[in-house]
Amino acid sequence: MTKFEFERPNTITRPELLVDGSDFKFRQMIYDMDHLVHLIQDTRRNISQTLDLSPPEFNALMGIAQLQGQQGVSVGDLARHLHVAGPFATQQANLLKKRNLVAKKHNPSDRRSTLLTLTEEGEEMFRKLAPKLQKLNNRIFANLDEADFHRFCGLLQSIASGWTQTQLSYEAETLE
Amino acid sequence: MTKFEFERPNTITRPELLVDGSDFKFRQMIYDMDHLVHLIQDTRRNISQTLDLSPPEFNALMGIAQLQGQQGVSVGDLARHLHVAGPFATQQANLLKKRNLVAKKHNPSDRRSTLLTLTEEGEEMFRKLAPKLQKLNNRIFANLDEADFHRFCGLLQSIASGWTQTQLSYEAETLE
DNA sequence: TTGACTTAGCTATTTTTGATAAGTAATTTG
DNA sequence: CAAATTACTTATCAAAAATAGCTAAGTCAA
Repeated sequence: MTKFEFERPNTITRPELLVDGSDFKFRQMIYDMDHLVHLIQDTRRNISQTLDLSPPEFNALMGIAQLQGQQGVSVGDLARHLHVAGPFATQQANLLKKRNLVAKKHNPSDRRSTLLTLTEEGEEMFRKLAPKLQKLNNRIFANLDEADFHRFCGLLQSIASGWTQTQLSYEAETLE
Repeated sequence: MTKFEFERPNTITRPELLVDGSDFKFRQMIYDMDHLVHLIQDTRRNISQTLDLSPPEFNALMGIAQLQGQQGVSVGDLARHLHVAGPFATQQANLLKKRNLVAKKHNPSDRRSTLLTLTEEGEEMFRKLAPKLQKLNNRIFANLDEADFHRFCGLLQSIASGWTQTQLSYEAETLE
């Protein structure tokens, strides 16, 4: 009475994504995406540390720098950009305000909303950080040429859009 | 005395990755990678819920299914695969053991190490899950043809390898 | 214009994820 | 054999982020 090895079923069946009928390369891709996530997080943690910020504070700072235009960015928009819940964005913004890196002001055209902008000090921090960021990013993406870059951007968006459609149809099914 | 808008410095300077001298598309790429991470996490949370598992439990289950061969996978190898600390892998494995989805046995050739395998019940769960997983993955990656798939895998690895080299040189610099 | 509803954000609390510290047992090496 | 290393575990702790419930402000229809 021998016990046979578990034959793990494939996790995808589209023939385009199978190699010799196996999902091995597909699993490796999922694993590599996971790996990349951790590289991103480690890198952000390193940079955050040099600025004496927590990773979520750093993320918020970058988000505000990216999204503030002339007027600033609302807490809700920042939260959506960072993919976090509203109150968490509030909290991080308050921490950055305590550090004088970010200012809050009321939106004159809607007094419910608060607009976030970098202070002079916050801008200065960003400017001082920029050269290090450039050096780091130049190295990290040194293997990517122009064609790779545009291909990768396109593929990312293609996957994301496939995913979003799936989420929608998946949710629809649970209502059946 | 007018205050001018903050001119955010670019975060990368390699000309191959700039479009009209701006890092806009590069920032979008970083954002899209982030977005994808959250799609992965949301999807895993959804699947986990249908199995009445927490996301880390589900990750561990998938990892064990992937890595157990004839003998099983050690706790340490699982931890490295999942990019988590050893004790956390221990904990998740124990939770799965309590649920009778995973069995532990001593490694006959090294009694310090514990080998994890799916139980019959764990295998059965995987087999029942597989068709749903296939359907989901087929949909998510529906936009990817064979060439896209292989390109994407290659680009992922290319970026990861650039990243790893950078981490190494970065760490080396802090010792200067 | 007032009452019902919605939206934005905040405070307080809780959950979840994951790491660290410290220890035991087994193994390898000088 | 003693010292160092490895694999894992238990117990503890910290960080990240979500939820619940609240207030203030805005919108809109009767």
